[in-house]
Amino acid sequence: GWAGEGPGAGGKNRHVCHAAARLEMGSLWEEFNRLGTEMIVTKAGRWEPEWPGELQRWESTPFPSPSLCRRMFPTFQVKLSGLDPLADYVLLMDFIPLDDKRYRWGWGNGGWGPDLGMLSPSLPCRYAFHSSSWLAAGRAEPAAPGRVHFHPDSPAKGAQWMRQIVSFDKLKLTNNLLDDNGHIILNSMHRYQPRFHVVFVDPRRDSERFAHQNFKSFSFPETQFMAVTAYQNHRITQLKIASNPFAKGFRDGDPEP
Amino acid sequence: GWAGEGPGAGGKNRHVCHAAARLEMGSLWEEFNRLGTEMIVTKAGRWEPEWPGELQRWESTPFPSPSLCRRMFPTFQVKLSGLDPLADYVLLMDFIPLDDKRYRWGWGNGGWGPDLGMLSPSLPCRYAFHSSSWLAAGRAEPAAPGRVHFHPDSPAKGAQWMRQIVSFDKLKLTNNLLDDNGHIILNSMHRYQPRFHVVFVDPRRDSERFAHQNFKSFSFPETQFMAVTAYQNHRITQLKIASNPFAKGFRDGDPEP
DNA sequence: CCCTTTTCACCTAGGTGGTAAGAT
DNA sequence: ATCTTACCACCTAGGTGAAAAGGG
Repeated sequence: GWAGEGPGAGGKNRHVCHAAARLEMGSLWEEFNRLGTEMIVTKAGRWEPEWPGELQRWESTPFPSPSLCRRMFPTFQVKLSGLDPLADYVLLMDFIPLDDKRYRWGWGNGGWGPDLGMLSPSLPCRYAFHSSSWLAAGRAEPAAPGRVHFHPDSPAKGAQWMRQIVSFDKLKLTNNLLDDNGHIILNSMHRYQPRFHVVFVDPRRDSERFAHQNFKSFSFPETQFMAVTAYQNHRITQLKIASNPFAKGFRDGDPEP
Repeated sequence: GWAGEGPGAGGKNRHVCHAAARLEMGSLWEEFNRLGTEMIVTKAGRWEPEWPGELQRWESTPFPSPSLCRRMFPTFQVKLSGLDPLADYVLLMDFIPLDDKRYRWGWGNGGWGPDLGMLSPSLPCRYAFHSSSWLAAGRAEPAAPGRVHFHPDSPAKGAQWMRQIVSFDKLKLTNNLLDDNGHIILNSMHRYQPRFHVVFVDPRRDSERFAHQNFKSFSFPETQFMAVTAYQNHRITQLKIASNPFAKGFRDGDPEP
């Protein structure tokens, strides 16, 4: 029972080494990524009063809707394969800063534009966002506490995870450093790369010793995004409205699916 | 590790023998029970065609809303105590027939009335249900396949289960013998007793041998009910409307909480 | 007649970006 | 000027009993 460690010392456990993940809705992610994906972050978790008077005001307010924080759109969804159908796995996500910069949206030189390349001066200036772009504006804020989001079905058998698409639609983003609802904390105007992790639940007694062998991680570059408190690039706004069912109320009479 | 089996042979495992469950919303359950609780059962799961033409009709219909089957109201909720905080447990419910009879709602002698006792002839006959009552009407139909409903958070640690009230609000009832959505199948016009089970997830290799020691069951008599396809007792209907938030649209201007 | 099924208006619950006001 | 917050109308999604229609 203790044999079969994997290909070699430092290698991955055989329960995760063949795991593969395919990003769902890849063409939609790429469409957003070409424009420079933005994700809304809001505060609106339980609120920490800074002085007693604020506490009283808070207590008299109707109880906060259980977190007004926002989901990601597009939703991060993967199709898994290569797991051991009979073994237990935990699935989770985290978000890593893409660089150590803070950004601002505005007018200037040397920024990179909505297509994530240098802003092309040959583009027509019909839209405001054609003359604006993301510009580096100093060093990043101190990193927020590095939280993870466990898929709520965790733990589950490999067969269960592989049966259908795994969706992280319950994941919510916040810019509230004091959030106590377990949401992912990000700094606005900073860039992030979502990461996806498959963790084998090792039944062995001293499984901690093998922790580094028991997981496999996946990063899809097309899912990187800028955290914002309000959309900056109007083309991102329009694509969200066109593709997110919950924003149907803002669509014009365009009869496209 | 193999010691501490419990009080003796045939006894319960120490991980469940002290488990206790308190029914939540007990006064509401009792109010319904005094009138004779009724729970709606509907078909509306995936539908099995009996001949090919029906199949075609089905396929051309928009995909069935993921089960129009109905919840229970009141919702079955318990507060747990006496579990091992660090051990894993599975929580589940099933429904057992209260007798071997089929019932009908109507006018006759020898039935038991809305208060679950004999129908009192001294009650005023202002309402239809004052002259109607539940009457035994032959032997029960063959029992439906005995399904169980696992609480969707199962398995989880004892600490997690005891942290807050455990709610079975996702549980749905159907009278469709061919249901393949995993809902609880009941016969209409039959009486049932909900049962609640706490199952210790035994990590031992041959845990099957101890299966009978590793669970503890709870039955609350005030939660028994008659399965119906439409409400019969108008007082039950009015109490549902008054107490179920989703039925608020049918309330008159009564300003009571 | 009694029971079941279907459809409907009316709710709860919560996910959208717009908008205007507020903060720095 | 730029970024953030609070509130809003408008959606999706789904849980109610009423009422009418269907079936034995």
